[in-house]
Amino acid sequence: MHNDELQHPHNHQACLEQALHIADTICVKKGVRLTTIRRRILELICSSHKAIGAYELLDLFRVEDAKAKPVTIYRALDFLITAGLVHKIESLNAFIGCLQAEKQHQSVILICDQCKNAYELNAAPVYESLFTMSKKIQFKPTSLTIELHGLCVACA
Amino acid sequence: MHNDELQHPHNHQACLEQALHIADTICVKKGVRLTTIRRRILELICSSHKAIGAYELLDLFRVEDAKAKPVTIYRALDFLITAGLVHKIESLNAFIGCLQAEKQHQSVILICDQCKNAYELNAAPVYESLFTMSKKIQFKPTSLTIELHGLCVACA
DNA sequence: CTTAATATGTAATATTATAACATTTCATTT
DNA sequence: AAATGAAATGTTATAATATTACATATTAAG
Repeated sequence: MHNDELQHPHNHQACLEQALHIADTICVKKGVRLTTIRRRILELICSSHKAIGAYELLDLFRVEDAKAKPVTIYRALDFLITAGLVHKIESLNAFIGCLQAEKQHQSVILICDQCKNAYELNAAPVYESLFTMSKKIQFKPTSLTIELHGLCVACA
Repeated sequence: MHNDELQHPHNHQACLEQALHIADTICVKKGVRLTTIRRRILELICSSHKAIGAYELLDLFRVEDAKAKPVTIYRALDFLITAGLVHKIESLNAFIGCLQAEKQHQSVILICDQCKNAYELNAAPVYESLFTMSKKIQFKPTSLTIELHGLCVACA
């Protein structure tokens, strides 16, 4: 699936399964443990392409584990983000699943402010350009956040 | 002053005064009121180039108004951001003064994770590129956040 | 099967931000 | 100058987001 198809109807079940499968593979390769909790939280995040907040996630998770606490979610998010399986959207304090975790990627996140769907678009040239600019002034870049808000084609 | 001089020593008093002067001008032009509180909070923000949090700001403001409340700060920040005089750094939940509020600008914010100094660099071509990309997939962009973390020349 | 590291449980609390409503200040019209 | 309406501020409370600290449990490796 190409990323720019996400805003259109697609077989989401397949999409979700693929994300989980890739996650399994990545965690094996990295030698880290995608435990039941972590995998389930990833599944909840990837159950749609909408950015989801930690406490929304907690509410969902509590359906199956009524006494779950915020820290359960945040710990799982920490793990998933570190593993590159989830991204935080800073401008929303919310999270999305990464659909291209298997390959290194430099992306912009497009966020529809209407439907909250968010997806990544490759922006390697933009990264390149910004890194070059910053090096010119001797700024040593480590991480880059690019978030574009607007309206997706379905909501415009 | 050019923006890329900010990471170097400069006459900060002049820098601060200029920011306040520009703020006065802009608010007159826009027909909005830069009240005592708002101007003072802008002054506190611009007193350095370090990103500052709302509650840090509150602590500073309380030196002169012991019973100030969070909402005082957030209301002022709201006003200042709307007027284009202050930017929020989403990845830090912190704020910086804008030094080019008088002209329309499309910038990336460079954030030194060591000293917390943050400043804007023109990134119009990057905006252009991202807008073009997004239009290709019929995404209607409204606002763009670009934040580059790293180490400034002084801290590297 | 022990042990050491990793993960999870549990409670408390820190940090960031907003809502709701009362009062005051300010600019404008009279 | 007084009346008025809009904008700003005061005040209280609370919502939303995130982390710390320490106890217990699980797991992989020797």
